[in-house]
Amino acid sequence: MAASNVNSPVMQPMQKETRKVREFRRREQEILDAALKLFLEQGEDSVTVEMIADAVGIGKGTIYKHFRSKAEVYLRLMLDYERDLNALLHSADVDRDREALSRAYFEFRMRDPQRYRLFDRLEEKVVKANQVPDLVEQLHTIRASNFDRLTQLIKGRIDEGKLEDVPPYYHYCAAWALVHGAVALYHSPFWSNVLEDQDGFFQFLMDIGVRMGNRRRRDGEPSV
Amino acid sequence: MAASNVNSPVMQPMQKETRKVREFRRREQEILDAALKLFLEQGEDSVTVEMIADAVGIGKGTIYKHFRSKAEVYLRLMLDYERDLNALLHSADVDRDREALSRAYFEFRMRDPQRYRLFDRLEEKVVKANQVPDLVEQLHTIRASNFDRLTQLIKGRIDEGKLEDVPPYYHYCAAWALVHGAVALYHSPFWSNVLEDQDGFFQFLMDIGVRMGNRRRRDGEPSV
Amino acid sequence: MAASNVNSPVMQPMQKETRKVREFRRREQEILDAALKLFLEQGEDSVTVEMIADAVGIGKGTIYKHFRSKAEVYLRLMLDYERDLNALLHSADVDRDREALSRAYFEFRMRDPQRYRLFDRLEEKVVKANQVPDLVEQLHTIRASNFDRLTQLIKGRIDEGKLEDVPPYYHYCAAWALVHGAVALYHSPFWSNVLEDQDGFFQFLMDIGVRMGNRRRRDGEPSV
Amino acid sequence: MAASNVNSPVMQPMQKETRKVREFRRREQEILDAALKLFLEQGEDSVTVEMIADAVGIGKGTIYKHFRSKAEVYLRLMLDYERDLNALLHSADVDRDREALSRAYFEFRMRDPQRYRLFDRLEEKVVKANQVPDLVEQLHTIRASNFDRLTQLIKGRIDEGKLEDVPPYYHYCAAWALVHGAVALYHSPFWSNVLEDQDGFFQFLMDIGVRMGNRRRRDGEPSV
DNA sequence: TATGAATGAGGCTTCATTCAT
DNA sequence: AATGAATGAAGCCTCATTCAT
Repeated sequence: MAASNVNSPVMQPMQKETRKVREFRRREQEILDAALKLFLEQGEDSVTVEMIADAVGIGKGTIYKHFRSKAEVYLRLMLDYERDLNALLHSADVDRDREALSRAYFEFRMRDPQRYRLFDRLEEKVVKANQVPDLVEQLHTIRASNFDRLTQLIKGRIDEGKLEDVPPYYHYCAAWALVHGAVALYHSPFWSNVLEDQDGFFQFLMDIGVRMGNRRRRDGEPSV
Repeated sequence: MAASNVNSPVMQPMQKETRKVREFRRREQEILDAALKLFLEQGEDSVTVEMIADAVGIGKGTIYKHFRSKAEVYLRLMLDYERDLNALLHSADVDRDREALSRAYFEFRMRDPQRYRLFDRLEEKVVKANQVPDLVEQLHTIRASNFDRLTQLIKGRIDEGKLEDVPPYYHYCAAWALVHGAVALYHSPFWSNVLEDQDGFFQFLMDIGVRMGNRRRRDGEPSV
Repeated sequence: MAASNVNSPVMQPMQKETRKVREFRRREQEILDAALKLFLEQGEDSVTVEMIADAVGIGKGTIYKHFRSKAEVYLRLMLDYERDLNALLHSADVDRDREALSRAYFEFRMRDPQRYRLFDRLEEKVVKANQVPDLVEQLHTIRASNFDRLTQLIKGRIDEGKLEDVPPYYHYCAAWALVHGAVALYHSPFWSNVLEDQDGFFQFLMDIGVRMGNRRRRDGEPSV
Repeated sequence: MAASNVNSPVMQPMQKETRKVREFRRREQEILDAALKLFLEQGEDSVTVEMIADAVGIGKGTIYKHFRSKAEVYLRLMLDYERDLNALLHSADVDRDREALSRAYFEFRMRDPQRYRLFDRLEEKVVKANQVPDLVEQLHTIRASNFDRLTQLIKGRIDEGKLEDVPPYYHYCAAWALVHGAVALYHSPFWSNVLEDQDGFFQFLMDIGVRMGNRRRRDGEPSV
């Protein structure tokens, strides 16, 4: 009986509903993708809601069926980013794959530098104007979770004697700072001109990133 | 008696002119100061030209006697900053006071982190919209001069064997990146919550900054 | 029954769309009409976009859904005029109704003299400021087409021996000049006072207009 | 005694005053010249009072020592023009040099076509806004005087049998209209392109102007 | 649900005119 | 008399958001 109902007229509405919901979600993603693309290309201030709608091929009003305001679009983009990071950090056993996880984190963070810069700007704007406070809180919750996970990670490496024994967030924040700065550097219209040998430089920077929190060898202690 | 003529009625026009010019300049500075203050407090987008005028206690139109557009106000703030840095870097003999200069530079750069972040944002905005290109060029010229000076500085320290022998701008850019990231960190509404022990952390970061480009000791070589 | 489906619910969306579009166009015309009226009454410089909106009973922003700028409103008015003339000139067979067409042209051109003067002023303003160059080009294209048509007309009358055998545009331009001048005269606050007997004068002028390009009779040749 | 006073200290102020007045007048003329030049080149709306002051090399405020408003500058330019015409028309004995005077008038009117167009525009603007009504009245007074003079002139030619016997202002206004139209034609960005053979055309037009009010020859009457 | 026309607050900028020096 | 800094009304235009269909 259950099986026969699958295609029965009675079920159709529900099926349709489901399909509709799926459609709806897909559209939402399209909006977010288009918005991100446009924000990155032209700066969020010169991108109007209408431009986003046009890029997706829908009406302006439809966007407001998905998001309460433009600021909510901002926040949804940031949330998705932070959630992806969250998924990544919880995708492996922190005790086993400490090394791999560390590397994966850096990779994630450094992929698409401009995007991170954008989010940084957006956050400041949104927080300053006190918009969509509920989503801001959500964002910070996820970020706190990610932070905890990274703290675990670092604690482990300290216990192994790999990292200097300071509060774990020291290491994390220092790494964050270096990465963030590197991203800004990479993107700055002035500095990118200065950096003739980009690959060499980023290698150098990566090197620093790896070493920077290491426990300092005492004299006579062999290097690794 | 001749000297007393300086204040004679005949000289007055010249004096007046000078006073007027002085007044004018002072007002310009007042505008810049008020603008910077407001930009930092509320974000440049929510600060209107009228708000700046009100803060100074002048009419809206007066601002346009000093600056051609709001974007020009942005750039003048950035130029002043870069010029101050320029003055600093050329205030000492680079061969004698290498150490002091290095320290002074870092201090300058880390003083008032929010300001630097603001400028960073402003530059992106202005460059993207291709506004006031003449002043943008000026800005880059001064920055290039500063860059050269710092390159000299670093070269000296490499020659002394203090820093690793890579292209000087590697060191500079790495330092820039770290500082920039630290500034962003300090300012981020989320991270500043996480950093319970700010002083300790920044000490740690400074430490990294100082060590990060150091020539690596070979095994057996005593630490300094 | 199939035909009755035209009004079935299924078709409604299409119908609605059409009605919306119709409404939109009507509103556009309302804006243009109101703008023209106000421009003529008060001079284009003292008419603000807001005044036009108020006259139509709509919001300021709505006007910018129809026209990109105030200058575009100017040009749309001029284009409509030139297009009307175009329609007129192509409404009849130039070889058959040469006489009627000639007269129709003059009538069209002299109807509402102030309007023409306004357009003349607007064109100078818009061209000088190099605004909406695409529409300016369109305007000139239509005008060129009208010009060609009139050239044909005149050529015919020269061939008939009715008009003096000079390049056709001589006749056209001379007529244009006379009409234009008459319009200016009619409108000038000073001259309109001087002209006590307006009807008599315009009769006289029309007479000149009709005769002015005529082939000159040689001595002994009978008048028509 | 009178002679010795000429250079006496007592007289000096008066002399100086006189020179000052002369200077003052010269400056006024400079302002008017510069204003006219700029109005013609850029259109009166894009010319600011400051631009005029800069062109003369004086301060903006000084212009307001000479003219009560920008509109007054407009009117002074127009008055000067009309006064020059007045001087011309009264420079000769109307009964003797009727022919020469006629020609001189046309020449004057057609010299610098753009200027006339400018004045035409300015008059409409000023009258519509009801600015400086005293000067507007003056302008109309002078124009009326000129009109009377021309009426005399035409009357004479009618009496000679040279012109058709209609109210004299018919002839005058018709001539005015033709000239005005020719001027507009000459200046229009579109028409000036159309007129390949400008000299030929203006010859043709002049011809019309000369003939247009002529008494029509009756059949058999020899042409002149 | 999707649409897009309509809105209107509010931003930036201009410029004729004033007035203290 | 000459100046030019200061003014502020007023214009044009943008765009996030609403809402009737």
